[in-house]
This record gives sequence, structure tokens and C-alpha cells, in this order.
Amino acid sequence: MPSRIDDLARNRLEKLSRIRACGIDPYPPRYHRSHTIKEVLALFEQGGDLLTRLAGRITASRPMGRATFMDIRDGSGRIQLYLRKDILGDKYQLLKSLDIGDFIGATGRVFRTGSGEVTLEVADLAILSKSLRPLAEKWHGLTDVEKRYRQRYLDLVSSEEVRDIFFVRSHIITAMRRFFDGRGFLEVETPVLQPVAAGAMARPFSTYHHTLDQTLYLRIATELYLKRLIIGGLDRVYEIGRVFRNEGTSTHHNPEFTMLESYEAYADYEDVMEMVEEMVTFIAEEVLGTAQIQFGVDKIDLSHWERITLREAIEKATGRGDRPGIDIEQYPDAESLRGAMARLAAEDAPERLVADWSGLEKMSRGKLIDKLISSFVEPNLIQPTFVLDYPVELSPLAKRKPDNERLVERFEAFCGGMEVANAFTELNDPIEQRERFREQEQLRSLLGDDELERTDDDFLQALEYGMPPTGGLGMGIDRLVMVLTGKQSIREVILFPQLKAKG
RNA sequence: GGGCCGUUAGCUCAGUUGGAAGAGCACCGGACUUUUAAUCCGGGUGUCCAGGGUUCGAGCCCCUGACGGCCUACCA
Repeated sequence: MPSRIDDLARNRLEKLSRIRACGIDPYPPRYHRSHTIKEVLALFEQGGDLLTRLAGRITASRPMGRATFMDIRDGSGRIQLYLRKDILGDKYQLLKSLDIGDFIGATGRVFRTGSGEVTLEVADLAILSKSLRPLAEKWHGLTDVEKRYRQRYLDLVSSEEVRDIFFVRSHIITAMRRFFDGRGFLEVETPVLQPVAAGAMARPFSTYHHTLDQTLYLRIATELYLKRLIIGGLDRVYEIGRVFRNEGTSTHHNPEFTMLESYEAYADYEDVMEMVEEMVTFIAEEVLGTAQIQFGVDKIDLSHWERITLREAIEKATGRGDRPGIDIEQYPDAESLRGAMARLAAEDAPERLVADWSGLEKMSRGKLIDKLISSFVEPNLIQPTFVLDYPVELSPLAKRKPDNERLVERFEAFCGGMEVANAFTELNDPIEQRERFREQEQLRSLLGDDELERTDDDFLQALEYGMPPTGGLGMGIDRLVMVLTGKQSIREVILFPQLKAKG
């Protein structure tokens, strides 16, 4: 049984043969246009009469006997073509072999139709590429989410909104580079393949280099290499690059994602906070013209970031009118904190939290606090907020606060209910850094948690040569794009999100 | 990993109590020289995700699986 798609393809193959039979190459090597469609539309509005040579994909066709209207689109815009048999002569027959989806070139005069649309009256026509498969339906476009991601090109062809997301994404990154370049930062590139996947707490992808006979890991962060550059005297560096974490996908996670990291010598986390506030404001104004944005049902002011300590944030988020929340300072060990969380789970929405917090017994204090953050704090931080001063056991690369050795000078930036950035005053004491790595390794063997920080001896050696006081930042660019485009799923802002291969 | 939902024509979607697989767009044929979701006339083109099962009979009910979405978990 031939399916309908075979039928459609056969029709188009027949047209292809007809075109070839006329001595026309349906896939010519080049076609030089004089303008883009956008340029022509602008020029016409300025000056009127205009001869031009355009190219684009046919997106609609309205045949009317001895005349036909078509819409074509190039990367810049859409324009209507008016094709008349009395002008095109024999070439008018070629229209019978054209389909929506084909690329054509057209020369002619631009005019305005009776109904007011700027239109190209075609004097000559060329086929540039024959399409053999039908595009999505013109009115609804492509809505099957799986198909949209697997065949993103079809999604892009049929949806201006989707195209816009990726224009905005590109503009965001351009603006980000301009921001850093303007502040004297040097853009650098560090290894993607690393012998130790360090600089974050995540499970890495591993691979193997045959000639070196060695296991290598795809980076989970750029942090430790960028710090080596600070040690080397490059006082301000940043890198925008892909990092890879061997973990699940969700509306906020993709196994590979794009991260910005920046390091600035002689700065601390307060300086980084100010910089993030300025950077996000700058990017929003450059890209959207305003820092006041709509995210879901919420209005967000990206130019102003609240500051709250983690201790306060957790206490506030876990409290309920009459009953005070959990003050983590009062629970200095995993045991007591676990007890407090168990009480909270019992009193408050037990059906949800009891299930969620099933693995509580095995967790370290840091992990428990992390749990509190992701369950209570993060989802409720819609307005831009810096959460400050994290427990040291959660932050092996950050410097302790001078007045409280259980806390580090670290902040996470939250917006739209997501963590978008993480920053700290970098730990530059090599002896303490070695000790912190050691603690992480201990925890790892104790808890069997392969997502803890790994020791990078080569980095420790570098640190022993001396690193100046430094403020560092990591920002999830995909999530920033989500905030600035109002998208609730990270897959909407990644061109080809990770999907399982079809069996 | 767990729960819920989805998968029907190229695309967007209907499909009643288990009783002959449908519509719009696209496509094919015809008409039409200012249309624009063009219009008018005619044409339905299918591995109902896959594999089992129940039944006289399954798109529909049951089981298993695949893929996807959402929630949840994991994820500084």
C-alpha cells in the first residue's frame, strides 16, 4: 500500500522531471540577488519605483488563471509576487511544476496592489531548489512538540515566533559579549575534554582518547581552567561555552547547556552582584528595549535584584503564618536538621513532601539544605533575587566569610522560579582548598554520591603558585533566554534539545 | 526512577455504546488577470505508534513495549 506521503513525493518527483525536461536545472549552483526582501520593502516605502532581484521560499500560492499571486520568504521577511502570463509568456507554464516549499528567484518591478500590499511584479523567474516534501499546514503550523524538536527546521519554517526566540537568543549573547568586552574582560576558550571533571557538582560524561590511552571527561564547568588564567595574570576573563552534565532532562535542564563564566581579580562577590545586576539590565535593554518584562503571569523588573541571606530565605519560605520556619543556624548537623525537616514534612503538605523527601536519612547537611532550597526557596523566587551566604559544605570552591566560618561568600541569582546564576568570592588559599576537596572525596565515599566535587591536583598545584582575591560568576544562558523570552521550558530556547533516539 | 496524559491522512484535529476510518488545510483534475487562510466545481490518498490478548467483530476494552508532554524525583 503506497502511503499518502509516497504519493505526494511522487507528484513532486514528476514535477522535477518536467522541470529537467524543459532544460532547467532545478538545483542551480547560485543566484545572486540584488536585495533582501526586508531591504526592498524598506526602499519601496522610502522611494517608490524600484527594480529588484529577490529570492526565497514559496510559502503560499494563489493561482487565478492567467495570473498568480505567491508569497516568498527569505531570512529577512516575506513579500508577495504577482506573476502574469502576458508578462512571463512560456515561463508561466513553469508555475505548474512549482510547489509551496520550493526556492525561487524573481526579478521585476515593485508596486502596490489595489488592496495596498507591496508586491513584486515578476518579469523573470528562476527555480533555485525543488522541495520534495510538503511543509506543515499553513494556518496551524507544526504543533506536535516532538516533531517540532526533532525536525526543528520545519518548526522554524512555519513559526515566526520560534524564529524570534532564536534571534533574541543570539542578541542576548552578543549583548553579553559587548558588556564584558566593554569592561576589559578577555574572552577565552578552555578545554572541553578534561582529565578531571571538576568545578561543579555533577555527574560527567566520559569518553576515551585512544592515542593518549586515557579516559577524558566532557567538562561540567569551565571554572578551574578560568581560575588558572587568573593565576596566569589575565585579570579579567570570561568564557561562553557548552558544558555537559550526565543527568536527567526537565523543563529546566538539558544535558548540554550554555554557560557563561567570568572571573575578575581583586573583586569579591559583592562586586559580582553589582555586575550581574548591571549586566542583566544592559542585556534586557539592548535586546528588548526594557528591563520590565512579563514572565508567565508575573511582571518582573530585571533592573532591581532583592538581596536576602539563605538563612532568611529558608526561614521565610518554610514558615507559615503562625508557625516559624526552619532556621538552619539552629541545626548545626545533619541529624538535627533532618529532624526539623521531618517535622515540617509531617505538619505541612505531608502527602507531597513525605514522598519527595524519602531519601532524607542518607543526606549530608549540605544536601538537606539544598533540598530545602529546591523545594521551598527556588520555585517561589519569581522576582529577581540574590540569595547570599551558603553553608561551606555546599560550596567547596568558595571563600569563607571572615565573621562566620560555617558560611561562604556566595550568592545564587534566582528569577522566574529558577536559578540563573551562581557566584562567589573564590577560595584562593591552596591549603584550605586541598582540605575542602578532601572533605568532598570523603563525603563521596561515605555517601556514594558521584555528584560531589572532585579533586583536581593540577589545579591545586596552580593555586599554590598564588591566585589573587577573585570574584567569579557562572550564569545559565539558556535560563536567561527563558526569562527574556517568557518561555517556561528550556527546550523552547535550545534549537535541538536532547531527545531519546527513536527505537 | 515514579505518576498522569498523549500517539488516527503530509499537517491540524474529530471519531458516539465495541458494529463499513472522517473534516479543514495541503495535494490531484477543472474554472478564474489585483488575490492574500483567494474563491468555485470534482477527487479521500490511512501500518489508527508497535506487539500480544478479549470478542462474532477493536481506532475504541485489557496487557506489554516504544516515543513524547506534564508533574515529581534527580540536578549547587
